[in-house]
Amino acid sequence: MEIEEIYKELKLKYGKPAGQWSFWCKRPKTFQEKERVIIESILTQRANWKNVQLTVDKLSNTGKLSLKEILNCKQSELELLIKSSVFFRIKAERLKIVADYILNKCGGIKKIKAIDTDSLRQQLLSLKGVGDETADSILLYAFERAVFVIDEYTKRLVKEKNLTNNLSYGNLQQLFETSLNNKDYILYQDFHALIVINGKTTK
DNA sequence: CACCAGGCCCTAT
DNA sequence: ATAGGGCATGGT
Repeated sequence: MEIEEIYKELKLKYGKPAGQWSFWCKRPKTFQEKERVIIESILTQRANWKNVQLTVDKLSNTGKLSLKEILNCKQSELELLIKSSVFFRIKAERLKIVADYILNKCGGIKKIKAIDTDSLRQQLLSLKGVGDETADSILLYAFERAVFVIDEYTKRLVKEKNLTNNLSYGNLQQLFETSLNNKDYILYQDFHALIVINGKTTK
């Protein structure tokens, strides 16, 4: 089955992504909302989404759901706030690294628009704790760049449908990006969300 | 009680 | 290049 058809099939089956995905796919996003997506993309690494929500609520309730407050927050205090997101010590560190990059190295979310996608991706990947999936999630859902996010669910789907034998991240990303006629971030957001939703419900 | 959830880094081969 | 261990909570 072709990739375009898989999208249509998932779209027909699930419609518009709900729950957290309605927020991640929201547009336009305010700067504050983009920061939340960035924070969540770190917290959700190998974590149950419900546990991440507990953390996001805590950050929100204490007024720390922003890159600036994360930078200002003491490491030990941040660890406590995000405890339920698993691996909380390293994630507290990762959040600070990303916040430092965006606020201090880039000069804030606003300035990101001027950076081309390839450079931005390279810079994100150079940060400790940001790998392919996290970098691309940030690029796609926070900065609205047309890069296809590959995750475990995408790999499973590719295996099921027998789309290719090369399951490396780069190859799968190429496969999806070249198979879709519209190089459109809105489509990429929607498709990836549907893949995850499908993966969770059909496990 | 076991298992695992939208990764990533480090080390050893 | 790639496999394997560490990280370390809360829900089912």
